Amino acid sequence: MTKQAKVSSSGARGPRGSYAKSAEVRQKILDACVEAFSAGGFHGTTMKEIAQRAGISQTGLLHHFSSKAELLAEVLASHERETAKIVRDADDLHTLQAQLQVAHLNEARPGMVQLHTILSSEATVSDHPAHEVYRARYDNLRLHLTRIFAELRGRGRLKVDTEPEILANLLVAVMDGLQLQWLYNPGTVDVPASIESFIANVVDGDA
Amino acid sequence: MTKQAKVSSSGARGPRGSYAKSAEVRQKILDACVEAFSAGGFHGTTMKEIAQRAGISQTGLLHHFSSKAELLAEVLASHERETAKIVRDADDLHTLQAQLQVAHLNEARPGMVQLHTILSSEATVSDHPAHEVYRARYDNLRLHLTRIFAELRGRGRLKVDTEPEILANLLVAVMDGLQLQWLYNPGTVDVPASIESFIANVVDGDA
DNA sequence: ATTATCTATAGATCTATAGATAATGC
DNA sequence: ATTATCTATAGATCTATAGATAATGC
Repeated sequence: MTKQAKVSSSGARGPRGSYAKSAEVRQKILDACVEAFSAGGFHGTTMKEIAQRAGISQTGLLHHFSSKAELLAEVLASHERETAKIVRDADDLHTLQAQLQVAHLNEARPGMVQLHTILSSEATVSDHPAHEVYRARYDNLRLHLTRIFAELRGRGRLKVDTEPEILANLLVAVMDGLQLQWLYNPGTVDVPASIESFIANVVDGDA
Repeated sequence: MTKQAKVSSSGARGPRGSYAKSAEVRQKILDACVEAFSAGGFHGTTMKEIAQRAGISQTGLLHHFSSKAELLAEVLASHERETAKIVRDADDLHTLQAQLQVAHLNEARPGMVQLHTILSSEATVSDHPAHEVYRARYDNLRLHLTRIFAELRGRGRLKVDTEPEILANLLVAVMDGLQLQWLYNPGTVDVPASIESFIANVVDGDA
């Protein structure tokens, strides 16, 4: 309808789009955000600090992303895609084993673990920019795991007589809580092994 | 030895100490800190905001406490004393039951739960002013619970064949993780009941 | 010509100090 | 006389805008 539709033609006014190197710079910025948000959360991080880590000026940063909240949203979306990929790549495994697989791979990305741990707590406050993202994520995960445990119970594979919903809440709690302990004391907490113990005490066989 | 020792005598130079109402104002400030740190953590809270909640000016606040870090330390010490009192009052109960008791009483103080949840994550970063406090607290709690589980195992009271240390880590993780979920969705997570389920699946009888 | 990047800087906010005024209590 | 509290404000820092210069690519 409007001239904006003619972007790809020879219209003199239409925007041209980003240059080739732009995607690279944007990625460097997002990597810098993971480092910065991991150390200071959302509130404790400044645009200047992100810019310095990314090796550009603070105003150069603002050219690519218009606000701190936008940066946070991009980082969380990226984290989500990564984890979804891990789970997808493990789709021949049972879902409980896939969670374990995520825990194993998390040992190789402590930055992401720290980011998730700090932001998921910060975002419990309802006006935090990541609040809705995390609330939806938790609701989905708990619902998903509840179905898994209900199915296992139907097949008589549960060792315990606990409601599937409570088991789901406990498993999510175990995963979050162990990561927190691991950040304080990496040497004395084995996250995947502990999660495996929890699952082994609840589910019969390797489910 | 010096003139400072003569505080209570008629020395003209010695400091007099705080006025009567000062303790009251200080308490009001600490209450304001719990509200503020609960909502924004340490980094997301300003001295001005604390002052406003306490009903005094920002410089009035600085008269009583000289820095934000000092305020945080006072709040954490106060929290520690409160929880220690709860555990002490429940000392006729077994320690695992005392933990459950704390979880029950926490339902009546969501502000303290939120404070603990946000600060314990923020403080995973080693230069955070509360880092050492939380690390020591976790080390003590895990060590304490490990001993309890080891003792129960010695008496043949454990239903599962999991190392006491891992059980301790799992219980701490369950307590922290459930509180996080509860903050996102108070209606659908029953923290004490879920902790009780976890304990019931691990320990024989009511221990 | 557009995008990318920088320097300079405005305007807001934060921490902390200086110094005045009021309240307390010896 | 000391403590408590306030207003005013300095100095630092944060976000965001303006505008200049350089790089890209039609």
